Amino acid sequence: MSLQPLYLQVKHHILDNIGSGKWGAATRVPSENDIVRSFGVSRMTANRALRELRDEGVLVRIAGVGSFVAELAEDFGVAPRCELYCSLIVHFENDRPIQLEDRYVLPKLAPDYLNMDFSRTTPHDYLVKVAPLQEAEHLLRAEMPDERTRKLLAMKRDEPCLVVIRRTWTAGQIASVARLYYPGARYELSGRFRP
Amino acid sequence: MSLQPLYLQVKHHILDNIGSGKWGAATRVPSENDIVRSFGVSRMTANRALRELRDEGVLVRIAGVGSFVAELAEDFGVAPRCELYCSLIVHFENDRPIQLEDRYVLPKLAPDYLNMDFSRTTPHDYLVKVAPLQEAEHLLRAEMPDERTRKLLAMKRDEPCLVVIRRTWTAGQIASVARLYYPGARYELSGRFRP
DNA sequence: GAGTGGTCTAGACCACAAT
DNA sequence: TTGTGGTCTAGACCACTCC
Repeated sequence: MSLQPLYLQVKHHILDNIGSGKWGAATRVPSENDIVRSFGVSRMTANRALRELRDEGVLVRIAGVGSFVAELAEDFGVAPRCELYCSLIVHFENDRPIQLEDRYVLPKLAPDYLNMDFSRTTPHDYLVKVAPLQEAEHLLRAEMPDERTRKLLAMKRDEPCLVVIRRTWTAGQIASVARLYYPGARYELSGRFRP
Repeated sequence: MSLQPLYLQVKHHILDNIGSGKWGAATRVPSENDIVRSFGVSRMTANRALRELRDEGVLVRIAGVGSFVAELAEDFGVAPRCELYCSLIVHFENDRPIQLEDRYVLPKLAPDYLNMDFSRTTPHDYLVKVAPLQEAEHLLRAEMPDERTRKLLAMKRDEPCLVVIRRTWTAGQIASVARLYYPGARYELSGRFRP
């Protein structure tokens, strides 16, 4: 007999296909009605499975279109089909690139973002000014940079990046997502005691 | 008419009561049947509202008992009614307290935890040994310490703490949650460039 | 018009807690 | 025995997209 609830069986079936690589990013997954037919469950059960996977950032669902394996959504957690402003800035210190800032901003909260001169004001300073910061989350990772990032930061091959993913919330919603890439060999984040 | 879906109206009603302080931690919230009666919705709709609040860590629900405003669950994200091992350790450096480690561990993954001598091995070292680390999440906060923490760390009044909340995953589930308190004036986490 | 997801209902059965 | 949450069904209506 079925040990697990039906909606979990459906979820696991989809997660298995994603985990094995069979369904890559942006792959279309079966619709609710497909699942009703293939699993013999009710549509509410199929809906719950797909809805929870969407809430967990695994799927992006578009009414009238279908459900798809998430890509952007996975890291950024923003709404599907949401229009975003984007900036890509390399910060220098004495002619050496020290940071690549890849930033996405919710237009509603910073409508002038695309007209700003970011050689004078940093995106961060501008955002703090126009959007009252409610919450910020920081995530640290070590990653191998892609080619573009590697070149922009003048890094050697096989050199890892320190990545800070910074998400800020304003008025209960994500206002901006920034990925800050630091050359691993030129930057470190450390804990230190003051004597 | 109603601009928002019914399940969202129910969620907001509960969140408003929690946000206003009217329903504090551990307060019992209306049952599904209560909501069916008071809102005039179906039980599935009431269930969805309460279930999503549970999934978001706002409520703890116990079958046969009721739904309650979460307390522990909020920060720690562990299962309700789950038995945990707990350790509270003050780390010293030259007779000065430099860290308070408040750690919760899933018994299943570290059954010998309570018998360990943590003056010889740190909990972290022990856990890494017995539970293969799958994922770790770090969260940084500045907090005013409570009285206990303040005294254990020999801090002045009005001195803030740097708090690291560290959660580790093993085999897909949370293995341990640690809150590491550092005296704000004696510790800093800093970004630094290597020239 | 056909298919999609989003929501909702009015029932149902179950395991479980409290009494 | 009663009430709780956990799950599930077979319908339904809606807004939306694509053709």
